[in-house]
This record gives sequence, structure tokens and C-alpha cells, in this order.
Amino acid sequence: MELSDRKKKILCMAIEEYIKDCSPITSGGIKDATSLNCSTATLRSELNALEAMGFLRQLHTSGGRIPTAQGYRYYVENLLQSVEATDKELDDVKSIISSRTSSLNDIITGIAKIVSKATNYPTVIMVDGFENLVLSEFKLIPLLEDKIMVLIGTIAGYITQTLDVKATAQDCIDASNYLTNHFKGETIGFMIENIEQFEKGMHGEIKAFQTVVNSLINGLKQLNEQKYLNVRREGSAKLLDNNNNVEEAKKVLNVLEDEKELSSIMEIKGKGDIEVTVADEDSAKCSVVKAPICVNGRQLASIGVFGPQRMDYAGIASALKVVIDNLNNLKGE
Amino acid sequence: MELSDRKKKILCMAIEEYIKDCSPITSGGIKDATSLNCSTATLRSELNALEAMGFLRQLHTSGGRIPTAQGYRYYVENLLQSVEATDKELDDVKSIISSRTSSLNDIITGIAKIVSKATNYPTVIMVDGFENLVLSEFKLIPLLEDKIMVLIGTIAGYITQTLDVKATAQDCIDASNYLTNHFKGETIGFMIENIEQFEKGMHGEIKAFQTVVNSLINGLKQLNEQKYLNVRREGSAKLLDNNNNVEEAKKVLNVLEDEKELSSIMEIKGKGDIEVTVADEDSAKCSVVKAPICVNGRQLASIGVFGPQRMDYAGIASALKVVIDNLNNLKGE
DNA sequence: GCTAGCACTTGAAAAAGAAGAGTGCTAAAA
DNA sequence: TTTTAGCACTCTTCTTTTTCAAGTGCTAGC
Repeated sequence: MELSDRKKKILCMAIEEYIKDCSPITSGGIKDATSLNCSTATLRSELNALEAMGFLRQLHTSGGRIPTAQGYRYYVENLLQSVEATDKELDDVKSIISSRTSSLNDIITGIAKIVSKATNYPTVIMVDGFENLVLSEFKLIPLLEDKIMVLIGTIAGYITQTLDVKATAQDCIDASNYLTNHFKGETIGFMIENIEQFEKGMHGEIKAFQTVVNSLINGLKQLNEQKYLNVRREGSAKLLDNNNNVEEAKKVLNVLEDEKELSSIMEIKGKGDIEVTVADEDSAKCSVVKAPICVNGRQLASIGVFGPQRMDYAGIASALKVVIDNLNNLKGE
Repeated sequence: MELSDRKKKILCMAIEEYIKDCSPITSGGIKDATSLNCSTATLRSELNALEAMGFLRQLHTSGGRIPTAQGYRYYVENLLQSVEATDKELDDVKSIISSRTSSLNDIITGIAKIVSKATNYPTVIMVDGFENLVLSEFKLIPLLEDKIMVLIGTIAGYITQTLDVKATAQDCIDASNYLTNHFKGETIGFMIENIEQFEKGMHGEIKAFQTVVNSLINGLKQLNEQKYLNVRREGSAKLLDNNNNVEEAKKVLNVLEDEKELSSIMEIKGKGDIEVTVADEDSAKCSVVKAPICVNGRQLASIGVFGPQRMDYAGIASALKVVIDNLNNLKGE
């Protein structure tokens, strides 16, 4: 549906004002807020037309209009001026990302925390492209009680894992070297798929540490299969402030506590850029602004900011842009 | 203030009913709920007396009574029948605790998660007795880019730390062995205090890895100074259900987002047992049921469950009892 | 196509009345 | 002295009614 420039301007202004104040859009309000040189009567007929097209709706005859889900969607898709990545509060993201000796988990928690603080909305990160991580080194360390700790260095931080395997210190060193030599620069997915090929090529003496490697691969397979969610709920209190109604806040909190729901919502359908999902009026879902987190050009995770239908889509999109731009610039050494 | 048995019974019943239903306590309601053989008129005069003593208050003349903060406190201190640790949902706690190769962080997150799920209230764990952890082994592992990863085995799980220090593989092995030999069985606090003494006794050739050790100790000192909080907010949506008013929910969520506030609230004043703090009517704080987490007889952390003034103190106290009993049974190997 | 003017609709706020729950008090009973 | 029955009183809640003003839709004229 193509709108005239004026209708676009009116719709955009209307939605932004409504997001800011939560007070219904009236012809008078629009006249005050825009530089349009036309009377309230004209604006009324424009608003009427926008309502007929489904972008706005009236709660009651004399009460001004509010955006519909369709209105928000149009706004998001067409009117959201190309977001710029300019959020100072997000500078920390860079330093977190660049510390490659942090654990992947800490890095993810750190990012979620910062985004949540900056946007004032609950934020979720889901790691679902674990197999895309590029490996840099392996360290196997024998612990007490016949266990082994595995440090897996990746471009996006360290992953640790504990294995219930008995092995000598030499086995661990051999395995570390073997794995690092053969899979450095490759992805975890590649390693899982090809390890058997490589094992066939091993000599007898190297096979000593084979149980260790098998156990390690099993562990990685498990990690790979279970998407893991890191939910940050900073800003939950804000959900209750600021004219947000309690029912909407409850929706958001309920979604955040339902892992299944969450991971289905977090699925990125398109590719490579910010996606906005606007909650329907009647559904139990909430709105999300989400983006893929790519490292080295491959998708590792998704980040999503959750809120009610009436949320600051533009501000959040801009914040997410900072994060994903920074992450996408991270290249393998 | 000593109350007659009947007054105690009435107060107890009144508060428990109110916690359950959130409907004001009336003479008729009490008569129905208890087996007391007296008329509503008698109960009215008892309620009147309890009000005069400050345990109950009337919102308005004909509207029944609700507990005051003082009333809740009396209930908690005197009437909460000695809580029993019988929560099936908390069985998982045991298995989490016994997996000593998990990271301390994972263990704490796991416990907070389980408690939060079981109680349906936000739960916080604050590690403030880091120096009391008993050491079991050290593993220093050289990483890429002149960094070292340190695995510190403790009775309550592994702690990892990354150091920006250049060291040879041999330095790392030497340091690992040295530290493990000298400090196994001692606490982190002991090690921090006495490391200099030990260093004086070193021979020239061992001093090679001294920079590594110094850096490690500095890192531990930092960890020790910064109390760290692990906040779990499962059940936030429940805060909004069930007759909880929004203002109270907001209070709780606000407290949870204020680290300073949180850590001051989490401070355990008494020793060794469950403490309940009941929120005042007018203050911005919320109610907490908290307990110290001890390992090997020394306090490592505190766990606290946060909620509105009207919360299920008895149920939560019982859940916490399960957790701390299990943890206190954990002895060094 | 735009605007001014005006009647109309409708919710929100205020006022008034009715109903009912629960109390406090008093006098009598135990 | 304690307990109980009875009753008047208070205060909220629920309706109903009224008023008010905001904002609209419509129409006629520019």
C-alpha cells in the first residue's frame, strides 16, 4: 500500500508521539507537532483515511486514535529512518568483544547486560550457531578425580567443558596439540563432521588419547544441539513505569520465562540485518527487535530486545546496530 | 510483648489467610477458618486488642484488618513453626552441588535458578566470603597472545581467571605445582595473606615464575574485594499476578536492579540461620528471606529470596532450608 | 482540495443514592 | 471476669445520573 508523502509524515509523527507520550493522536496534536500547513479539519480527514487503511484505530469516537499493529509495522518497515549506530553507552561493547580470553559465556552475558541497560528493556541472547565458531586452540587439563577440563579457544572467547575421562598428562598434551594442529582456523561444525576421517589417519601411538577426543566431541555435539539462551532482565521495573499497562508488561515477562516461546521468537528469518516483530493486539506475544550476531561472517547467535507493542523501536534498533556492527568487524586473527 | 495463646493462634491464622487470599481478615473469616469455639464478638475484641498492639491495622472502619509490618515480624519470629526442609523440587540442588568440576559460577547460577523456580520469587546469591574458599588445586595454562588461564580448584567448584602475563610452559607447571603443594587445603584468604612469607622462602631457581604468582594473587584479591551478585529473576511475572499490587512489584524489581541496595540488603547480620526481613509499609525496600551459604563451615555466600510484604515466608524459608542444609553437608574431600 | 463552523458522540469526572459488609458498643448471660 | 447476642453506625463499593469537554464527522463555502 503506497501512501502520499503527507500521510507518511502524519503516520510517522503520530506513531512517534504515541510512543513517547502514550496519549492518543488527535488532529490538534498533529497540527502542533508537525510543520504541516493545514487545518485540523484536513488532518482529520487524513487520519480518517489512515484509519480506513488499517494503520490507526479509534478507541472511541471522541478519543483520538492509536496505532494498530499494522500501523507499527508500516512505521517500522517504511518510516524508521535508516538507523544510525550512535549510542555512547554501548562503547563498552567493543572492549568486551575484544577481550578474547574471556569465556564465550561472559562475553554474551556482558553484551546482553549492556544492551539491556542502554535500552531499558529486557534483552535475550540465543546462541544457535555454535557450530560456526572458528577454533583457535585446544588445551586439555587433567584435574583431580579422573576428570579433564577442556579449554577451547575460539574467535569469540573461550569455552570450557569438563569431561569424565581418565587420561595421563601426556595424553592431554598430545590431544591438545593434535586438535590444535588439525583444526585451528576451522569451525566447530567442521571438526565434528570430520573428526572421524582424521582419526582414521592416526598412527597407532597417537590413538592412545582417542577416548579423550571422542568424549570431547560428544560434549561439543551436545552443546551444539542445545540452543542456549541468556536472558537479561534489567529494566523489568521500567516495563511497569511510563504508561505501560500492566497486562502488556506481564505478557513480556511471561514470554521471557518461557524458553520454548523465546527460542521460537528469537529465530531470525531473514538474514543479516535487524528485524522487528510487532506484537498483535490480541496475541500473548510481545514485540521484539532482534538481530543476528555474526562473527567472522557466520551467524553465531541472535540478540533480541523485548517489549510491549508500544516500545521505542527506533532507539532499540539503533542500539542493536552498534552491537552487531562491532561484532561483525571482529575478524579472525 | 507476650500474647495469649488464643491471640497467637488468631494472629497466625489471620496472617496466613491474608497471605493466601489477600482478602482482609474479618471476625467472621477467622471464626470459619479456626476451630476456636467463640463468637465473632469475642474475636472482634481480640482483633481489636491485636490492632491496639500494632500487629494489625484497619484500612477503614468496616473493612476488616490486614497485618502490619510489625504483625508479619511477630509472625515470622514467633509463629512460623520451625520450618522443615521438604521440597521435592529442590532435589536437583544436591546434584548441582556435588559436581565439583563445575565452575563456581555455574553452581551458583544453578542454585539460584532452582530456588527461584521452586519459590516463584526472584532470588539473589551474593558471594561475599570468597576468601573462605578452601583450595584443592591450581592449574596454570599458557594461552595464545601471552596470556595465562588459571584454573583454581576449590571445594565449591572451579574458578577461572585470565592473566596478562608472559610465561613459559615450564613456568606454568612449576607455579601450578608450587601453589598446589603449598596451599592445598588452605583457604584463599590464607593464601593471599601468607604468599609473601612463602615467597621469601623460595630458592632462586623457583623465583622465575614469581611474576605469574603475583599476578594471580592480584587477581584473587580483586575477586575477593568485589562482592559478586548473581540475580535470578524467574517468577517476575508472578509478582504481578495473584493480587500483588503493581507498586509492590515495582519495589521488588527496583531493588533487584540496584546493586548497592541489594548487597546491603543481602548482608547477613546474625549467623548461621535463616533471616527474614519484612518490608515496612512506607519504605522503598521489599521483603527478603535470606540465609548464609556455608561450605566447610565457613560462609561463602548468602542467598536471598525477594518479594512484596505479603509473601509466603513459611514456604520460602522451608525451601532455603533445603538448600543450606545440603550445602552445609558438603565437606572437603 | 482545503478550511471554518457546528452538531454530535462519547468517555471521564463528579455527584448522589442504595446495598452490604463489618465494626464497635452495650447490656445481659455464663 | 469473660463471652455473647443484638443493634446502630460507618464506610466502601456498586449503580445511576449528570455534567463537561475533547475530539470527531460532516457540510457548505472558499
